[in-house]
This record gives sequence, C-alpha cells and structure tokens, in this order.
Amino acid sequence: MARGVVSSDGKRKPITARELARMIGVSQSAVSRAFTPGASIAPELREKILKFADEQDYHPNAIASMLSKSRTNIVGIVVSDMSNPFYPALIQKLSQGLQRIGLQSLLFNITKGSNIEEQLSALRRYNVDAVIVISATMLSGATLHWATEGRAAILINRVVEDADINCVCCDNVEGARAIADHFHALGRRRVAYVSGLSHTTTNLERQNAFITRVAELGMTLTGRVDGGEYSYEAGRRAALEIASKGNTDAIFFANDILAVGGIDALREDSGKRVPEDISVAGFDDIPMAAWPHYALTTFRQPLDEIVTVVVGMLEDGSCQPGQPSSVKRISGGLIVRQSTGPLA
Amino acid sequence: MARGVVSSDGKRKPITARELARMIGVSQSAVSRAFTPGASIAPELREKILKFADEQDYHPNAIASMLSKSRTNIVGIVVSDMSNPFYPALIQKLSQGLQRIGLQSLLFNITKGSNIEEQLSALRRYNVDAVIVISATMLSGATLHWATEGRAAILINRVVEDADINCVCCDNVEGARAIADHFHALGRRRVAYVSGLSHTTTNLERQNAFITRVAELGMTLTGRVDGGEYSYEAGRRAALEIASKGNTDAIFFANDILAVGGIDALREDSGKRVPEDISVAGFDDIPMAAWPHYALTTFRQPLDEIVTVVVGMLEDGSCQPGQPSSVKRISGGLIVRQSTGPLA
DNA sequence: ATATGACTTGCATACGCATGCAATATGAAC
DNA sequence: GTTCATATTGCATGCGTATGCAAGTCATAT
Repeated sequence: MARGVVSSDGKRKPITARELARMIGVSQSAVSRAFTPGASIAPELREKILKFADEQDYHPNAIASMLSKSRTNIVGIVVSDMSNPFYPALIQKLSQGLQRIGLQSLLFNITKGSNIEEQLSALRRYNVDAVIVISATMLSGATLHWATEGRAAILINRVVEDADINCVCCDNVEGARAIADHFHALGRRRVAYVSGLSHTTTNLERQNAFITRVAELGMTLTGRVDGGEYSYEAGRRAALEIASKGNTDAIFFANDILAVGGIDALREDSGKRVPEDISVAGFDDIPMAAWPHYALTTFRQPLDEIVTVVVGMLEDGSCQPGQPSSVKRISGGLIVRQSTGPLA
Repeated sequence: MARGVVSSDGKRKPITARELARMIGVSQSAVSRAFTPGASIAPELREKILKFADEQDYHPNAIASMLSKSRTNIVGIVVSDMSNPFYPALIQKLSQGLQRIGLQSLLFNITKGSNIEEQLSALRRYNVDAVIVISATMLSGATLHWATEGRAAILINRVVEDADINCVCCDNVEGARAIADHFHALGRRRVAYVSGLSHTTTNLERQNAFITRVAELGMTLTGRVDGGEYSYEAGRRAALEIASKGNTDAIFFANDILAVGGIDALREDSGKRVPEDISVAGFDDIPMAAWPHYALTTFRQPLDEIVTVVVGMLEDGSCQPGQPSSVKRISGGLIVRQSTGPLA
C-alpha cells in the first residue's frame, strides 16, 4: 500500500490528483470527477479511480478545492461563554449535525477584553461559508453586521429585530407563560423573576412574557432581580435577596444555571424549603436540572430540533445572503420536576 | 470606502491582492509582502499598502495562502465528551490560547456510534497543521495513529506509552497521592476509590497511585468501584454501592463530576453526612466543585498551564513530526474544601 | 450509410497568494 | 567617477483542484 512520500522532516507529502491520474492513465479531471457526486463520469471509471485512490491513500486536498470552488464547507461558530452547560451541549449537537452534512466547525471563542473584530477577523479571511452565532451577548449590532455581512448567518437564541438576520430561537414567550401557568396551578400567587443579563433578548422575552402572564392570572410580582450574569453565583445572590424579603413563594429564574444556584442558596442559606416554601423554575433543561438533588422544573429548549432547523437552513441555502431572512421559533416543553410543588 | 463588489445573489466578492496592487501601482508580490512579517519590503511601502488595504477593505485570502504555503494555521481539536464540564473549560481556554498565536480551532466532536475514521477524515483532507486530542477514550491506538500520523499532534490528559506521541498531562500520581495523604491526615483509614472508565490512562494512573499510597500509609482500601462512565449518575451509583457496605469513611472519585454525584447520593439517599461520616474528594476542580453546596476537595488540573504548554509546543515546533516526542507532566494542586474533614 | 444526440473524457485555465530569482535602486567606500 | 554590497521590487511560476469547452465514442433513429 503505497503512501505519500515521507520527507526527512517526517512530514507526509500526500499524493495529488495529478499523480494519481498519471498512475492510472487518465486525466486529472477524471480523478476530480470521480470524487464529485453527480459529475459526468462513467460509473466504471469512477469505481476504478476510487479503488486506486483508496490503494494509494489519495484524498482530495480540501484546500485546493476551496480555492477553486470558493466554498470552504466550514462554518464559523461564535461563542462567548461555555460556562453555562447549555452551550457545550448545544455546540456538541450542532457540530455533529454539521458534520453529518459535510460541514466543519471552526470555533470562535470570543473574550470580553480585547478587540472582538480582531478575534473574528479569521471569519472573513477564512471565507467560512456560514456563521452561526451562539453568543447571547458580547456582540454589538455593528460587530454582528460586520461579521455576518455578505454571508450565510444564523443566530441561535438571540433575536435581532431591525437587522436582516436569520434567527433560530426557542419560543421564550411560550416557555415563560407555561412557567407562570404552572406556578398558578400550584397555588402560588406571589412570584418573582430573576434575570441574568437583563438586556439580552432571551431575557427580555422571558421576562416580559412572564410578567404579563403573571398579571393576567392575577398573581403578584413580588420581585424582579437582575443577576448581572448567567451564573450559579448570580442565582445565589438573587435568591438570597428575594428570600430575605420573605414575601415570595415561587421564583422563575431566566435560566437553569441561575435556578440551580438559587435552589442551593434558598435551602442552605435562607433556610427555605424548596419546593414547599418557595418553588423554583428555570429555563433550558440542562443536564444538571435532572439531577435528583435539584430536580428542577424547567422549560426545555429543544436542542435537537434547533440543530435540525439550523442544519436544514444551511443545507437548503435558505440562510444565504439575498434570501429573505426569517426568525424561527422552536417550541419547547415544560418539564415538571420536584423543585416546584403545591403550596404547603 | 470602496468595498468588494456585491453580485446579485448578495455575496460579497472580496478584492484580491492583484487588484489592490493595480490600484496602488505596485506588484501583487508587494502586497503579499506587506502582509508578511519579516518580508523584504520597505517600511514606507508596507505602510502605504496597509493603509490602502484598510481603505479598500482588503484581507488576504487565507485559503489561497494555505495552498501556496501548505500551512493552514488550523488546529484540529478532537473531543468526544463535552458533558463533563472539565472539557468545555479546557476547550475554551485552549481555543483562546491558540487564537492568540494566530491558530484557528477546527472542532471534531466524535460520536461513539459511527465510523470514527470517517468522522476524522476532514482532519486529513483539510491539512490541519496539528491535532490536539482531548478525548480520554474513544480512539483506539490505531485510529489515533491514523489521525495524527505525519503531523504535529498532542494528546491532552491521555498518555500513550508505546506510540511516539506528545502528551501533556496533569500529574495524576502527584494528585492521587496528595488525596491519599490528605485523607490520612484527616484520620481517615478506610478509603475507597471510584473510577470512571477503568481503562483510561488517567484513571489507571490515579487509581494505582492512590492504592499504592493508601497501602504505604497503612490505610485500608475498602472498595474499588468502576462507574463505567464519567458522569454524575455513575458517581451516584458508585457512592450508594460503597455506602451500603458501611465500612468506608473516605472516597476518592476519579474526577469531580463523579464526586459531585457521589456527594448528593451519600447525603440524600444513604443518609450519610459529608464530610463527617464520609469524606469525598475528586479530581479536576471544575467550577461546580467550588459551589458552596458541594465545596468539593479536589486536585486542581492547572488548565492555564496545560494550555500554555500546549500552545508553546505548537509555537516552537517541538511537536512537529520528526522531533522527539515527549510526555509533559504538569503539576497541579490540592484544593481543600469542606467535602473532606477530620473523622467525627 | 448518415445524422442526431447522449455520454465521457481530456485540455487548458482559473482560483489568490507565496516566493525564488533577476533586476533595479540606493548608498557607502575607494 | 567607479565599484560593490545591501535593500527593494517585480516577474514568473507553483500550490492542487474544478470546470467550460471541445473532442471523442457509441448507439439509436432516419
């Protein structure tokens, strides 16, 4: 099984289509066509070439292919915060979904401090076919436009109204209302809301829908605390603040990681029983929510469906520039666990 | 500010070095050199070209550059399990570290089910400059060799003895011994060990070092349970199994996610007090370990140092094929929290 | 037997940048 | 003024694949 030449420095020099073609006695185009689905080539010749290619360990050079096709099959994934377990879970499913249709994931992990456009410059230099932004925040509208301008782009879990951008997002309104209804059904009447980053669209949607529904149901909003970040610690602080007032019997946290912190603080620092004294609900359904210790009632973000929709848009080209942009709302589902219960 | 031509389908066609050169009245080579650090070009000309480039929004096409330099500046990162929070944290720091030296991260999220070589085929087609494998398992030795053959490669947190491969790994022996010593100092004498995947090198090293040290200190190993996976649930099951025997006063879990599950199970299902009845220690120091609810004593993996070392190896080329491979052990540190304490 | 068309195949070139080499310019030394 | 070394610059070509076009093959229809 002849392999590519190995030079003195140990690097393998793979054989090229031209070399393979010469061995077989066909043109380099034939080799290219053998590897191109739907290309004009006789089935027998394709078979023969693929067989030789396999023997010679020939693989088409994706770089050269990119250059001539000006298509990279690479999707840039922009993330800013992997500390919320929701994101790793999403990224994992997403990258696997992309891989399934032959797309690779170039990860852009942006940091607060330094120049973001500089961090994203590779997005443009590398000519990624599409950009998927999972970062809830961190990107100003201008930066977002700069990064996505002229190429396929999808925001996940973030909605930008004015801009002409595709968004795929869980139905936050549905979720927030479901939580409010659930609280109401349990007999809870004095409820509070805890936000993570108050200006993110996910938060605004959940918050507004929750507060609106709470009012519709005739419940009392006893508090609205902004944690300042989506973190366990922020959840703790917010819970303590609410508990100290003593007039709340149910809290809806903007997401699970906040809620988890909240539960621990309520039980361990405020001496409250969850769910008896205060019921707690979150949003996302991260793995941790299912842990018996938390058994967190939450509104599940349908990761698989979100990924399916995103991959579908990439596949059918409906997110290409020039196409009308759309905002797709994916329906989630209320998951009732033991962090909520009827009023004692 | 002239930008690239926008064709009817909305895609931007960036201007090329040749076009920019023509505008300025220099050769295309000059433009190339202006963007190449250390190239032979007059400082004033470089300035002038960069200024024009900025005005015209010209960016070197990385794809074309890859083709001619046969260097992609892309590092393939192979991961298999993002459900353990340790990995997202590592990936985040790693990708940021790589970015700092101009390398991009192509993420390969491999799945158990299907053909792994197929999942990794893009590693070769895309000519990544280097491969970093963070997957503790999932890759057989043969696949590992296939994936890394002939290119720079580094395994993180996994050591392969026979193969000629670079490894960067926390000092598991140091950590396991530190835990054993800590248990001993607290007066614990009947200790147990819980593994995740028993055949992984991280596990074997921690397990052997722990058991050896336990024997040296004259302590009794009351149990050794294999969880079968690194997960919260596995930790729970193992803890329950150990607790049911009632003869153990300290458990060392192979990593934090197991330990966290163990703590919850001990407290909530076995009615044990942690740390009074059973002390619990983990390994990694994931963010969760610091949560007050767990306050997990653990051995910290020095993420920043690991990343620094890996990035350094990539930068100085010491992980290039042809160079002698090395196994670098990074020293960690014992973090004592409240999940361990003196015998009641 | 010739024409028509459907398929295959090879040729030649484009893709955009990097770089060895030759050419030119600049300045210093004599 | 001349010579030589150094610093810049342009020219021309290579990197490996994709693809429009023309040429070729073959079978069926006329």
